[in-house]
Amino acid sequence: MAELPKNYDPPSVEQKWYARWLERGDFRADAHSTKPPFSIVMPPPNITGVLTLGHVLNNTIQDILARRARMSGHEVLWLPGVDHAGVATQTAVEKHLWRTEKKTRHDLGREEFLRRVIQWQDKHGGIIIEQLKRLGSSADWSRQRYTLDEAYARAVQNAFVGLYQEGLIYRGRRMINWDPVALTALSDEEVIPTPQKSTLFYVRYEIVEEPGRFLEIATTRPETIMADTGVAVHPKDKRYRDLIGKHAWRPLAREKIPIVADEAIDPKFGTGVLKVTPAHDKVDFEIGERHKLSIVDVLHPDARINCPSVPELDGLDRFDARKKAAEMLKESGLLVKEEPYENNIGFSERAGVPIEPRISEQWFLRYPKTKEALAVVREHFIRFFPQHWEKVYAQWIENIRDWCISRQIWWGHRIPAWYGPGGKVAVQADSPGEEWAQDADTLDTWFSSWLWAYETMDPETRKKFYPTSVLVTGPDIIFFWVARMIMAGLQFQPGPSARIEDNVAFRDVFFTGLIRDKQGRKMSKSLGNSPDPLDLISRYGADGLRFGLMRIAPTGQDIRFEEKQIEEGRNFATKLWNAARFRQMHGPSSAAPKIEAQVLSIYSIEVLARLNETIEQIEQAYREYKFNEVAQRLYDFFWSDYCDWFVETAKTEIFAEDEGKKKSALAVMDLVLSSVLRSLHPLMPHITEELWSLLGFGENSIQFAAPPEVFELDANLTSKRSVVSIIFETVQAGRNLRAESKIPSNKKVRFVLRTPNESISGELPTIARLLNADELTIDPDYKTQPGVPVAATALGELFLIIPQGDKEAERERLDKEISKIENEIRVVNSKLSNSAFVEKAPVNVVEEHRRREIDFSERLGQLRRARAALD
RNA sequence: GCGCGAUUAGCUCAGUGGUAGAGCGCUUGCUUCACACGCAAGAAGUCGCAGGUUCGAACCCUGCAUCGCGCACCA
Repeated sequence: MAELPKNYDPPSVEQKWYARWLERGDFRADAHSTKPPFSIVMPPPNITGVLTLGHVLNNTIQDILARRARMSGHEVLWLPGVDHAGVATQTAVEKHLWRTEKKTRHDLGREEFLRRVIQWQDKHGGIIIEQLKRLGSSADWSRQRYTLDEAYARAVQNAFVGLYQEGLIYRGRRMINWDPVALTALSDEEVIPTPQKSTLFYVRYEIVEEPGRFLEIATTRPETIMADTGVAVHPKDKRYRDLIGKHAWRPLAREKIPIVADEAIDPKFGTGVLKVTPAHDKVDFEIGERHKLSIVDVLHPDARINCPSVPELDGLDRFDARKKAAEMLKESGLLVKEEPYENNIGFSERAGVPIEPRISEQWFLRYPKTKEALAVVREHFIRFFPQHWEKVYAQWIENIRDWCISRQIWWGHRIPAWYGPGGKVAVQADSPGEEWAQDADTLDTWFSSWLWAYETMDPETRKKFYPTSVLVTGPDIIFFWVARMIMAGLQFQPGPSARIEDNVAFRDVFFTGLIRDKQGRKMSKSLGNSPDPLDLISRYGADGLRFGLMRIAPTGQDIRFEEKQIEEGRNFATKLWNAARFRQMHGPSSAAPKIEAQVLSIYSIEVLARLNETIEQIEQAYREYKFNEVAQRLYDFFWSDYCDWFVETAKTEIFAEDEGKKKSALAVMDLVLSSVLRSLHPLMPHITEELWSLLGFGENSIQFAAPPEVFELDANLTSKRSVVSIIFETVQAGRNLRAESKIPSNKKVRFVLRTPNESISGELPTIARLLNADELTIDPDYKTQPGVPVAATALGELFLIIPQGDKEAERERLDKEISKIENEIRVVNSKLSNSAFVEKAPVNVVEEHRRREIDFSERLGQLRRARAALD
């Protein structure tokens, strides 16, 4: 066996093992397997995207779940894929086209443009998949899917046709969210309300029937005045009641418009009068419908003013027109005042510009199975982790409105609707004939992704693996994707039976946190605050990155990213490496170490007991998807309990002559290392596989090794644990004496333990080792010299023998110790003298306090005697 | 306006009725035969504020404040 190098070198090890895993087909899911199924569909990253920390977080968690399931004997399907990402991809290609050729997509035409997108996709697509492999992702790449795969595209069209036939999809002229840059309709979810500093303009509208009388109207959009087709007040507003039914002069593009009364008006806002612009505002549109107001559209699709009758404004951009309109009103004396005002404006998620409410002919989906979708979550057929997302989900579904699914972009699934001669419409996948023209629009990307949980599977696979076990995703797409997938499952029923539980898409949903930067800002390309995961992998190793991230990923909260934390992950990997190296230096390990209870040292019992606790704790944490706790428990156990304490104590036996004891200590090390490697494997797959192989823990890959089990310890053994904790406390007290007495850590010293109790004499060599003492003796009658540092411990008084103690320093130190312990005694006493506490608190709590009181009093006595000796 | 979450050591976060925890950072000592990506010791917190419940509250309840998120409004 070659000796391990001092530092773990991730790149070579990671690449070596990943290649082997792929070669052996370890990630392949067998639909015919008799093992119980475990399945996850990967949230498909955008085809032209690059790996972000969000992907790393997400996919690390999925990989952990997949690897854990594999170890526990499941047939695992982790199904990967990519999304064509309609608007995002098209925008990226359009930008590139403009930069390189100064051309728009219209210059190229639909066919040529789509050819360019595919070129782009072939060049940039798949990069992200390669990046996911660098992370160690154990997805079944042989089943990789794409939302534009032929079969998938066909399924999307069939879904559309089916919903149309059911009357759930319809085409209509409605108020929609219009993106004036991407030039397409958007769904409500793609609109981000954003607070804006704007101006409230107070404009005067003259009453037609009463010349000289004016209505004052507050508006933030004077550039749409030409589209006003009415003025509205609240029916109960006394100020204006007499004007209802009369008319006002529209101040720009002068025209008579009716004054109507509508409940939607808030009398307290502005002047209590609203200019009604049905073509450019959702609420106004509804008011207009109620009062049969006409609709005048004064905006071009790109949000320039379309109003030839007002040439000063015609053709201007909406924001320029706003200023200009205000100027014009001011000149004609109709602008009363302007005041600064903060309101919420809907911005396009993609283009980052304010959307325009606009009336337009679009395709809509009346969401199917909303009641059922609500019920499956409420009744926990699908469980959300953390649970509080249930409320957010419910709130959305309860207020759901029809989904605008058509997009005026070219990249995506073409809408399967055909327009034939004589205005005939046919909704079907294939063309009805030569004279029929297909709808020019494409479908919202999410209308294809919502089938992802099952249309990615062939019938055989679906039979074995659907419904999927768990979905891991960010809460930012709970509406976009999670909710819609739940509905799709219930609507299309791809499961083995019609029962709800067979069609729920997934049993659990785990929502990760969002990764933010140190300042708490969302990671974004434009801020440049998103570190490159590949760079992190190359510097800290994939395992270091994974472990570091898991340790700081709290459940249900956003994550503040600091590179330091990844560094800790790397450090932990090195620690693991070196602990294994230490074991390897003392002979070959055993895959099935023989542990004989009679030979176990008390430290072995302690570390095995702690291991058992840790195994149980991480099992529990996994059940609740608390990955940070899994990582933290393993970190604490391995670093502190195993390395700092057990290994250090075991050195006594390893370096001594007694072969039996030595063997026992090494066997315990093997057991712990083997368990820890298996526990860590889902989190750190590469290094654990490498060490598993180097230490010879198994012929086979650790990937399919059984999860660690607890090592049974009977009560007779575990009763020894209290001695261990007393010894460790004593060691810490002794080390503290050294440090306080300014003895360098590397200098050997002498300790004397004054106690009548000889029973721990067998442990003296180990305690001495931990204290870095060249001599530690028990002397029940030890006579101290004034100034010799002493610590009161549960084992007795521990003296640090230094030739000439500093009396003054020791006096000070003891005073500090005494007041500390007096304080603790006071706390305990106040509790014990409280009769209510003694009567009502649980017995074990009271007993614990009693024990503490006795122990503290004893130590106080020791300290006081030592103090008195100094005077 | 409604709802959700957060508020604990300088920083990032655990802890969810019984003596305040970790990592990083800081101070001190150490290249001691696995590991300086390390070892050892230490300093550091009236657990956002105010009430209440309880023998006992960081933890449960109520209110408030601040920050973040979602929904609604947004003339």
